[in-house]
Amino acid sequence: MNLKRLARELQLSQTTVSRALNGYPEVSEATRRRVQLAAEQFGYRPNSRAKGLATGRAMTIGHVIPSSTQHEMMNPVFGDFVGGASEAYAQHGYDMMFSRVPDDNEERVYRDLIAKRSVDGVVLQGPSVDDGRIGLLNELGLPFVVHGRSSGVKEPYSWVDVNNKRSFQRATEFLIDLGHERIALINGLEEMDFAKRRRDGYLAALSNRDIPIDPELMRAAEMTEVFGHHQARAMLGMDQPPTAFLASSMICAIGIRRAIDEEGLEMGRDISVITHDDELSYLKNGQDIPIFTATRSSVRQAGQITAEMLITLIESPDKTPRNRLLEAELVVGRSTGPVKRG
Amino acid sequence: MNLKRLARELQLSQTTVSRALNGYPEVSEATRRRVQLAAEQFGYRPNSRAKGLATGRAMTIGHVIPSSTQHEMMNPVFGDFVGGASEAYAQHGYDMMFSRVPDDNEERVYRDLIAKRSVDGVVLQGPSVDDGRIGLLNELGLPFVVHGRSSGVKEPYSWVDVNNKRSFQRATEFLIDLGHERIALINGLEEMDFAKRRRDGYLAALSNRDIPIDPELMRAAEMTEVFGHHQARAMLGMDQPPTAFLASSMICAIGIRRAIDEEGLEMGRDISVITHDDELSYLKNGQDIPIFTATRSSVRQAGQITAEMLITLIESPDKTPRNRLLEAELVVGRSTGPVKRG
DNA sequence: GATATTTTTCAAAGCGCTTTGGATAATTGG
DNA sequence: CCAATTATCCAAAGCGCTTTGAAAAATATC
Repeated sequence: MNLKRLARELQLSQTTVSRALNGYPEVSEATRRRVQLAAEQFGYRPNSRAKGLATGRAMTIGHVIPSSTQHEMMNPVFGDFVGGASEAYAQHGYDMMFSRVPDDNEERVYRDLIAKRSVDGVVLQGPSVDDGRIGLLNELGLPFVVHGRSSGVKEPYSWVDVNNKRSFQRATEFLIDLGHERIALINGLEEMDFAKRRRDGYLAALSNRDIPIDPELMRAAEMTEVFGHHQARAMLGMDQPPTAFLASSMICAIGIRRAIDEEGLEMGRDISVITHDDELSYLKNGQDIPIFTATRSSVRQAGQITAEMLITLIESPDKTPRNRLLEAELVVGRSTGPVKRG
Repeated sequence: MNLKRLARELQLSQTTVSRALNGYPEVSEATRRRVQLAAEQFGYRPNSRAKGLATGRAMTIGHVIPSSTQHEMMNPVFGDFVGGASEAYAQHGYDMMFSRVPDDNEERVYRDLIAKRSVDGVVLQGPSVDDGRIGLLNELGLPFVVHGRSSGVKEPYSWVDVNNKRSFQRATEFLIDLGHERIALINGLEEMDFAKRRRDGYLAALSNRDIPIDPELMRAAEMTEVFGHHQARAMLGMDQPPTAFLASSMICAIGIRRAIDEEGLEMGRDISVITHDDELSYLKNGQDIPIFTATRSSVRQAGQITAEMLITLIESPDKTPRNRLLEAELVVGRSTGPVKRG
């Protein structure tokens, strides 16, 4: 069933039917109702491609997923982020499209996306430090919102981010308050912007409290369980092992915990651990009392906020960049305690 | 830049330019090259909506993500599955679109998807037992492939699935061979088809070996870390606690391990654990020797196979259903050992 | 060299929708 | 009651592409 047939069925012109369905005022309420009823009856839905062609709007938002390296770190949060975003899209009648970008020439993908007019805007995930994509997108004029920020990029752009620096600074200070001085940082890949900011927060706290910085205590890589385990294992074997760990993700923290267990130590008593908790649906941090003391910020909510911001951006006439800084809460669980001198 | 302009620029008709670009034989090699060069130069990409309108093909595949309950269980594997699928799509020039479906009326979403002609086919994820969506999609005539199967559905449909029953039967028998008789099953939601099949495999093994079935040892819910921990904790406190656990996901198994540790027991020595391992990128099961003995099957690969099957289905004239049963390997790690009598 | 055949190109219609610019019918005001 | 408004409705153009059916040019055939 298409417009033409529906119009013929109703003995009306396509114009009128189209207007009736799209809520234009130049059509009487009586006929509008008649049209709506018939549309419902015949199960008529406008062909989205035809509509897009005519209006110039795709009613589709693109998400760009980098391949290889980066997606390894995105995968665990991917589902939740997308879940949050899709909620917002559905509410506003947008579809959601994914493009996988080959690492070799991302630029082409964006240019194609624009030239093919298949999306009205894109969400950029997992920005690195000095991320070149931002400049490119600005230049191309395609509306976009970054989930995260990119240190070093000076031009304005829209973003939604957690205050990574502040939350890791607070977490570190919390550990220092408990007497810890040998604090290890198990971070994500250093080129990732969030990792840089977290390290900055960690370093700021140490400097503020005049605690010497030991590069040996800072490790960074893809945040897998195995990585967390491996690094913790190695550090716990040091001459002067850390008394506390700061982890960039729950997954890592789980690995760290495993290492602690294997050493016959007890988390929270012998060794303290704080992790960042993205509030992933399948990785709830305990039920009543959290297992891990954590800097907490819902990635699902971030997805929703990001999507909403992008829609606003697309639909607003002035495309001035917006941004939103989310504060992570520091929730105290059972994985932290005063330093054990021994 | 669009076709018309490009044609004018080349002093050719739109027809010729279109044909040259789409590889039709009725155009001389000389002009074809000329056209291709110009297209490259002007950065011309055909408008995908216009192309879709004209051809009737969307070059887009839909993935349908159920909201609320089910996605909780899908989230952890979502990223990897999508990553695998997107690889195949990219190779064949397809885009990937997500629709979130409200639980209340999924039917409408599918009807819309078809009526709006926005996708050429869909992937169905997380099928339940007796999943009504399969009948609906068959009826609607939209090509689709199910990731998983649906017990109870008699009509033919295309699917890609892991041999869940067999792999859990083998895992159970493996434990029995080690002398275990009190084997607990920590399963996913019972309405999920994969959970049913895994239970069937578990039960089959027990029956084959004449081991009594204790309903108390079978628990099912969303597969979170907390659930695994909670159930293991409870069971280890039983009069006759299980000596082995069979878990439906690594996430659960991690929770089980935590419970075992908390009881002061050692996994692999005091209590055995086997888990299903989806080979998620961020949850590698150890580096050299796996931590967990596991039934292993890559969900990323499943995504790729599913996508490829759907594309074949869409492009083939006869739409007869295809299917593919993947066997999971049983890899032995450090989490299993002979039963400890005592 | 004229006709038949093949190769190369093109004009125009059509995909299903929106939207502009008018036309027609109903309503109002004097 | 007629002109001026206003409320309804419509025909047709256009979005950017593919594709049909035909024409023009080049080549082959006798």
